[in-house]
Amino acid sequence: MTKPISTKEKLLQAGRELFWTRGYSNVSVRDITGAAGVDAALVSRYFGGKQGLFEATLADVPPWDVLASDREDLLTKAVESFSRPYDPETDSVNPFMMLLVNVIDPVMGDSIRTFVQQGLAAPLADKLGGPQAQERAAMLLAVLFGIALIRKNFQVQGLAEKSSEELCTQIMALGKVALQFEA
Amino acid sequence: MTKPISTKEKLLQAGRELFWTRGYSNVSVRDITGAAGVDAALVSRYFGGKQGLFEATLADVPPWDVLASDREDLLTKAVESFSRPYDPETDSVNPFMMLLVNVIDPVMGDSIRTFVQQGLAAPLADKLGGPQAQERAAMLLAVLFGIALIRKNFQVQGLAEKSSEELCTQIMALGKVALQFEA
DNA sequence: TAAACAAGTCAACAATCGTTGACACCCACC
DNA sequence: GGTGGGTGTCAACGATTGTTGACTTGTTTA
Repeated sequence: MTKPISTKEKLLQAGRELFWTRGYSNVSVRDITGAAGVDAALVSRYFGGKQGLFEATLADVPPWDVLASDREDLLTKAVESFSRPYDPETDSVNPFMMLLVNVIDPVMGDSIRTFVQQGLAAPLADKLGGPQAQERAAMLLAVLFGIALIRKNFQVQGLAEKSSEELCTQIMALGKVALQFEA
Repeated sequence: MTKPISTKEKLLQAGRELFWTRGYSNVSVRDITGAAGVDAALVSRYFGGKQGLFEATLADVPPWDVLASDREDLLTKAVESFSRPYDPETDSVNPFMMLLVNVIDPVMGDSIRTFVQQGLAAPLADKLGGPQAQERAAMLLAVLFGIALIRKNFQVQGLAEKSSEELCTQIMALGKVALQFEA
């Protein structure tokens, strides 16, 4: 019943899984082709190289659904989106985690930075509107990324072991303050 | 007048500078010895290898001074400490940035995690005391690390171009909420 | 049937990585 | 004078990296 997966798609899936969790420079082409069960030369054939495969995994990330939601429940949805994939159908890894992991990378860091600036911060500021929209948007992202960092990367007790539902109200309180920027 | 710097100290300085800003796996031994102006073999001689040099840069980080301050101005000092080195005399790079950059690393990530858990989160929770000290400590760290991440790594407009003084009151407001965790 | 084309396999490449051992140098100490 | 330990230099090692080109295979097209 399940239709056969093309080699190109296999590489994309394995690339997402590994690049997004370990970081671009910490994953070799042979790691990916090994996981996908195909030959190492096919990355260069289909994507022009390792870099091309990574950019392909970046390109098919759907836009942040929070940017299309109502202004009222924006905060609720923003908080929730940081604990689940963009698109639960295709993304096995939360794309925000991918941004956290790859922003350090010496090769791909710049791409990640512009992705966050132009794909998250700027449109979020547009949607917020009002005075100091940029600052408030950045503050909200700081809270959301910070909590994700402490939970998933640093694995600090007190947050790491708690479910997203348990933390929701507390994160919402922080988010509200973040959106009340005053110069 | 300035007394000569030993080769071991040269390596430590170059190691701090490069490891702490680019990340352990993104820096080669030859990068460091090139910056220090010494031979590449001396890293293995003096520190037993690349890993030993990194751990040496970790070992001489002085304890977080916030943990020794009064409870009243704890928040003020915590906020300030994230925008300056631990020890301005010796640390050219902010050690919190070092933690952000290296927690991703496949080799050194575990060391960084335990450093944060046992060297920052746990003693901070002890100092805070009271109900849910762990949760409140973790939340405060999340706010501080999140803002540092948005400013320095993602370089999001709205926060990145602002000075620490401009942001102090806003970060303090977030910190206060973070310390008021309610289950 | 023959030609054309896509798909996949395999070996090998140049470059870079961390590390090692042999060697030379110098200064203190018996 | 000789001797040993600390210090630095150099070449080379095996491993891993991303990438390439030649080759075989299988299907489609003229």
